[in-house]
Amino acid sequence: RIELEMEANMRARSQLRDYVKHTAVVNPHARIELREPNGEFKAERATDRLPADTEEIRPHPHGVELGTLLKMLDSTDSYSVSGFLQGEFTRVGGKTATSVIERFNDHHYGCEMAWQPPKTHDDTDIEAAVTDAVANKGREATDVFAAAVADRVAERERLAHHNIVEIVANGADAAEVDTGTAFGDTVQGKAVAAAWNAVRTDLDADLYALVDGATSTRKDDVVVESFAERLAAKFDTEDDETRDRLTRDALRGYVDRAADMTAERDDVSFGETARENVIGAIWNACRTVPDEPPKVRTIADDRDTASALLDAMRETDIIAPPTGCLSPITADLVRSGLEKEFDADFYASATRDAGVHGGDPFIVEAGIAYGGDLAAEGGVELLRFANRVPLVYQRGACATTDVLKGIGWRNYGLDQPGGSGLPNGPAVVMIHVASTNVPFTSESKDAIANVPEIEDEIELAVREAARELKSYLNKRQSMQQRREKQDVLSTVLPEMAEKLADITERDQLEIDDSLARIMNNVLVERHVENGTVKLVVENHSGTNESPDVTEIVSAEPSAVSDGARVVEMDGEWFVKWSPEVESDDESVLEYEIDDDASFDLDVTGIESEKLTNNA
DNA sequence: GAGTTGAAACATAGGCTCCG
DNA sequence: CGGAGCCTATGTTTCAACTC
Repeated sequence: RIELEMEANMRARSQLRDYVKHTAVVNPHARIELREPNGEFKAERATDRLPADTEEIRPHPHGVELGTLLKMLDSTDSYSVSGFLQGEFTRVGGKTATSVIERFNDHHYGCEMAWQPPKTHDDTDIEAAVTDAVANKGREATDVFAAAVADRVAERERLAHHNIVEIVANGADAAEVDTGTAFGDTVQGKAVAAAWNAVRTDLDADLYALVDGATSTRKDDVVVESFAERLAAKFDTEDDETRDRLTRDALRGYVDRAADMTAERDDVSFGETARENVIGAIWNACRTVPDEPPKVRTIADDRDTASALLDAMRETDIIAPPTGCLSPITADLVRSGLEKEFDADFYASATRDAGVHGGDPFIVEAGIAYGGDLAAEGGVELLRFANRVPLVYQRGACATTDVLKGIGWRNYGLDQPGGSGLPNGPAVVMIHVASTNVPFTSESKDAIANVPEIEDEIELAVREAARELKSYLNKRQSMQQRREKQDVLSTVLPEMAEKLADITERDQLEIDDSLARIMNNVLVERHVENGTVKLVVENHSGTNESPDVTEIVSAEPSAVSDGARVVEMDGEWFVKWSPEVESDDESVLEYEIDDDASFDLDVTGIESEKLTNNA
């Protein structure tokens, strides 16, 4: 029990009442009472069950911001980035952590450009280059080593610097096993440099192939060639230390420069799309460096590195966060919440499955109440909620309003002037967005921001509820028509029957029977004979019907026909059948009883418009 | 759009390596 | 040198593909 005392200028009293009332709608488990100086408002519980407990979850990598990340980096116990990611975030395991770190390396260290090794028949020979670089290791051992390196290089499609380092180390191991000669760090370093230079001999051709594949065929061959040369020049001017390692931004710089020069010298435009395509192609050829990421402590002290890590987390695909952390009202309770606060003829509700926006899971629920005491004039009333709290102000700026305006309500049987905008009619539409982080348009938390994922879910939820409304409205309309037809027939038929009896000079016909047949109704008739009561259920409709027929009699019935249940209450006997009657068929229900007993028939399970009760 | 199904990845628990 | 975090095995959840 929570009690609050408030003091206020009560000019906006009706809004306060609305607020409390709306709160009651989305909190059907709570009993809410508002006492004002004059008058009070009460909302009783609709359920005894508390909302399901929520589970606490760690943040999702897509949902954090730089400030939060820095704080987390500062306070974590882990020292490796991998451990930090796996320990502090939800939905991050070994695999995801690895791919985040790879992305991070791309940002932080840059990628290493991988070149196509020269083909064996080309002039440059890896084996010869490596052999030259090695000294004092003996003829045989050097040959084995160089051959091993050359073989492994030939196997690869493209090679980055770290690939060569790896290959040379493997070759050295193999050569040591075969010949017993050790190839130490110094020798390996020289061999790597030699092999690297050999691989990098023909950058022009390599880049030409990439650029040509990435640009449209409309580009002149000569232009592409000169562009590739200029790009290769950028790679060539670097000193050996960089190992063609570059970030995407640096690559963009290269491409921009080469493109600008091409545009200037050759007078050929090299547009944004072409540049992006070239960057994409070259970036694809690049290899992520295998370097260890920095320790968590160093990242925590360095805003730029942390930002790179954040970018990497954003770029990596990570599966959606668990949804156990949300507490939806559930469709049933949305309905009962509406039922207790609004007096309407019809209620519909829908709860969507959880969705995700930017790392925060969310659930959208919608409810519609229609008819009854709701005001028929003017637009529908829209109730907006975020995490069970009503949103009062800035209705027009809210995503929910936008979505509602975008729906063609005429499809769902509501009046919508002009075919768009808020619909008119005696209806209340309720939308609830539950999320770990509801995106509001502003600090004041008045309106939900236009996040596409959330808007989509809102629309689907509202449409789901509106479909129910539509089928209800359609049914109501057809029942209305049926009633009118029946009214007309029941005035015309007796007169016709009378006239007919006059002309044919026969007894007057049973018009109820005919009426039922004309209206395709289900007809229930009673025949009493010598203490035997027969209830005849005739189905004139086109579908199978299964009405519940309950006969209330004042004496104990006997010889009750099959399928009946007899219950005695306060001296009255309730005999209930649930017969299945096929189309154009009839079913006879029988029992025996004293002659002087009275009986009363009640038929349910069929709309009253489709039933002719002639008992 | 809903439902189903198989697969892959994450979560969790318990021993071992490595940082400070 | 000590203790805490990292690494490996089993169960569960989510995702993607597919069909209606």
